[in-house]
Amino acid sequence: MSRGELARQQSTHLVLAELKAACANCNLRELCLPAGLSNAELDQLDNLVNVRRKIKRGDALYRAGEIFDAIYAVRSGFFKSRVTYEDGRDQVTGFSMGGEILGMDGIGQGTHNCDAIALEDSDVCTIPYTRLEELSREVSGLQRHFHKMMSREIVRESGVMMLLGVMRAEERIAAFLLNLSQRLNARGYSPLEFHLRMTREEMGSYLGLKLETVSRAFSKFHNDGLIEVEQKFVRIIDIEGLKQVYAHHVN
Amino acid sequence: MSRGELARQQSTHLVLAELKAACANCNLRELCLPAGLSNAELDQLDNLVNVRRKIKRGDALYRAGEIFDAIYAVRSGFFKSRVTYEDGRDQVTGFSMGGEILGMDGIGQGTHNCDAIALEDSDVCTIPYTRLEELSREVSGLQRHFHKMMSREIVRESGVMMLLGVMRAEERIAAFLLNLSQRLNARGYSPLEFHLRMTREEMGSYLGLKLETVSRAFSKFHNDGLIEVEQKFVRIIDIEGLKQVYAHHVN
DNA sequence: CGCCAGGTTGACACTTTTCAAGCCGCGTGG
DNA sequence: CCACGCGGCTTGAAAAGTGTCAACCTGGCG
Repeated sequence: MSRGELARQQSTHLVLAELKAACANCNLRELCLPAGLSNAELDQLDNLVNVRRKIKRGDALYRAGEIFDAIYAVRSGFFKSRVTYEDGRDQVTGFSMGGEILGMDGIGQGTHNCDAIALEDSDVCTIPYTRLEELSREVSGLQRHFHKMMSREIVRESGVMMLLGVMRAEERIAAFLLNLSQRLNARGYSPLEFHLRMTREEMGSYLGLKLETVSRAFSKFHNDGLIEVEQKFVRIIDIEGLKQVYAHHVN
Repeated sequence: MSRGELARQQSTHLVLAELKAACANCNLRELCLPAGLSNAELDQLDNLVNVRRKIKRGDALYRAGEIFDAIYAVRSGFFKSRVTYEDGRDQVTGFSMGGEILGMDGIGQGTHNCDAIALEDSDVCTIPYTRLEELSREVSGLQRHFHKMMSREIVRESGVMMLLGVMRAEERIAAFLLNLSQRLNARGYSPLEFHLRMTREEMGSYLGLKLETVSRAFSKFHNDGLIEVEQKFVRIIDIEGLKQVYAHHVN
């Protein structure tokens, strides 16, 4: 076998594997797939999610008002979700990273409720909703998993309501950094140093604060020896101290 | 036929109807049921939700941490949902009235995420989750409807995030009153006068405000000729004016 | 009848926003 | 290569909004 043939064969093998067992091989599978599926079920699943889509930084995966027909699993990259009010005011309602699901807000009314904007070049798996419905009638593990995903989104939003409703500025920002840290850790990245993908303004919008307030909190955390910040790069120096920031209200 | 026999027969008829077609006859059906179900499907549904439960004012339908095994449809009454943080701080995350669904937050982690507390004597239909799963595999209209319910809860919470994140006190309270008004209207009650079921403090908790701030806003709305308030009774005098309160920020 | 939770109102304190100025880093075009 | 522009960020000072504390009122219920 010549080197050319070998290379071609390996290449073919890779492509087949990618098409036939993408979900099974995906390193995010435990984040977005139910556990305990049979091989046959995995095959069906791969068939379901076989449409990939690349989204350039700044572009929208979908926009509010567009017809809803699919949900999306983030394969790589980073998104913000943004709701705009009638009067033009808007708010960032969430940030999504690899293994997380986007678009479930659209099922209820048949159109998307928010914009999903890529904050860096990103990659998603498209999951057509009607096929997901069909398949989850056959694969009960998938049905349950999908319900769990939606339920967790409800619980996540309750957490944000708590953030917005009862925490003060510095607590919100500490909670936000710790949440990011924990999610990055779950994906195999360092929980102690990372790049923020969003601007201060986007962070502020999510946290119900002005960008200046976010900036001031960062400066204060730096002065208190909790973090180092350089533009979008953050290093957590004293994670326990950061955790105490939002237990601090108990004087 | 004697009068006694007639009465007995009517009574029997009523009982049967209540057992066999409770959902079909429920005046809230268009609020919590999918449209276009066949009679056979309605029968299955009635079988599913045949457990009623009465909750006295102040009692919990469920509490955070309890095993999740069912969702609930409110038949009559009024509930608040409340999340408590590790450190003891809590927040009201929603209010539920007839035809609305409670408990979907529990699916994700298998335990309830919040307390559901009756603010008046209430009545719910219990919908065991595993049976709902089974049935929604057979009745695709039910499956889709259930997904819509969860999705709408996600969208509702996004709306609350907007409230908490970008609106100022008076806007939040105006939006809250208008939301209540609209939901009562959809249930056949007067949209212009109603009794608040919650205290100022509970309203404040939901809106991320202190009870004094809520009270002051009520007084201001009264002085501005927008509403009349007497304790928990509210009459909306100038609904357009109220709507302009939260468009007001556009100076 | 008296108690007490719930509500209102005032004065003041504190947090966050607003407005303004200036800095930094990066990409673009001359 | 450098100058320039610009978005993004930081910092300060003053203003606005909301919270805190305290006093008092009210109505319902035991």
